[in-house]
Amino acid sequence: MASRSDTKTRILDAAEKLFAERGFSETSLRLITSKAEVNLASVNYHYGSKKELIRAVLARYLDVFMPSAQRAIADMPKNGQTMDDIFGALVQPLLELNKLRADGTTVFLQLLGRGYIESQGHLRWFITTHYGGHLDFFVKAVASCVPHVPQVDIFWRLHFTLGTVVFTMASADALNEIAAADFDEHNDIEAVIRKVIPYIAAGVSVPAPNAILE
Amino acid sequence: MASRSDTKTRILDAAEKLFAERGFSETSLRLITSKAEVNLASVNYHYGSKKELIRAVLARYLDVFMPSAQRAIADMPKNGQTMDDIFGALVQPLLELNKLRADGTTVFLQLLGRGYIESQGHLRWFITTHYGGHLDFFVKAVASCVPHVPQVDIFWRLHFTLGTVVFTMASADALNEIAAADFDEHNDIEAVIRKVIPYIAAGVSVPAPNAILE
DNA sequence: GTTTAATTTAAACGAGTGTTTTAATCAAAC
DNA sequence: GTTTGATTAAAACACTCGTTTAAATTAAAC
Repeated sequence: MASRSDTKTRILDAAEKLFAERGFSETSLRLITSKAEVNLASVNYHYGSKKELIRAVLARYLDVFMPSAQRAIADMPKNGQTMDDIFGALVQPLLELNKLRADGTTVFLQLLGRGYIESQGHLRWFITTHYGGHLDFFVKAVASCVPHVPQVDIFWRLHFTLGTVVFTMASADALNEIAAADFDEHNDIEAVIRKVIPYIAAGVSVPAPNAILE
Repeated sequence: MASRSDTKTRILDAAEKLFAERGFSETSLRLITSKAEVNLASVNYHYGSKKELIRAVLARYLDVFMPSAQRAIADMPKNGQTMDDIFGALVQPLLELNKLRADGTTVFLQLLGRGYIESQGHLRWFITTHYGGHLDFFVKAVASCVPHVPQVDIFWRLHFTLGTVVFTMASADALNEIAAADFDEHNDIEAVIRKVIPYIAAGVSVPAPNAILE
């Protein structure tokens, strides 16, 4: 099999890079196959369709990240954890994606952002049905950390948080350029992650107005 | 001029709705003109190109919202304002967009989100150059409210906030359905806005880790 | 009422898309 | 060495896209 390095993974490697920086619909199969130096038809041969290629690209990261993230949460000490600690526990699993592939962390978060914003709902469905167990585990950890916040508010705030992360990562490159130009602050992906944690931790754990005068 | 109601605004009305719910690149001129019941070529006749149509759609909202929002901030009492107050001052200008057009608030926020995420940078440039004055005014109001947060962190956190709002509004319908089914909580757009304010206010004003040990 | 300009229309253009087809090529099994 | 099945290759297919053209129509000016 396989002439040089596997055609199938050459496609995945080229696709994830282009998807992350240009979005899914803005990236043509011809651009992917030319970057990967493979034939155009090989995408449909190996993956069936562009939509399934997109899922394969995301799954390759989620299959690594989701169990790793759940383990990190589960291994936390059971008492006295703050929201900063919970979100902070996700940093290591995220950064370890860099060992998987170059710029793995950035690519993964950008892909996640693109996935949630583009592709009206069908990727959201893919993620929640394939990784729902891991997500539930995370939500329970958050809920037990902020018992003063009603369940329904936790629901809303975690979606606020998803929006924060996803939007930031999708435009991380542009924002980093501005930060470098206007504030002479040169951030890598880890610096941005560490900046966002206090923000989302404070938002999730702030007392809910309705809960106070219950 | 104008056979029935102005063709130019018929295009704008149809375009903003479709752009908001499907994104810019996913919305074809043929879909817009068929919904608007005008001829395909009239878009290029009246607006020159699709790109300029997108800008016109956004400008129609921004020209109303930006001055209105600035006035709301300027009219605030000068002392003792919290971050909740500042963001709260934007609620009225946002909701008044509903008088402009049906679902104006939601459409505007969704368009803003699409604009920042899609169209790599050229719409971000359009907004900052045309409405930079209003944005600066708002940033200064925020900065003077949280003097303990460094400027660069305010920059980042306001973009986090943009992501929170924009992402939430883009999926507000789906989230409201889930909230109604899982928690029996039936929200309209204003209720969601009032839920998000404590979240983003807490995130923006939380002490920055670096600033503490400066 | 004729002229003039603005607008609308239908049709085509040229480029780009994902996908399919058919033949060529390759590696291994017998 | 031949056969077999998997992979690669080049080409075409059937669209869709934004844009342009040129004629038809409409509205306003004189």
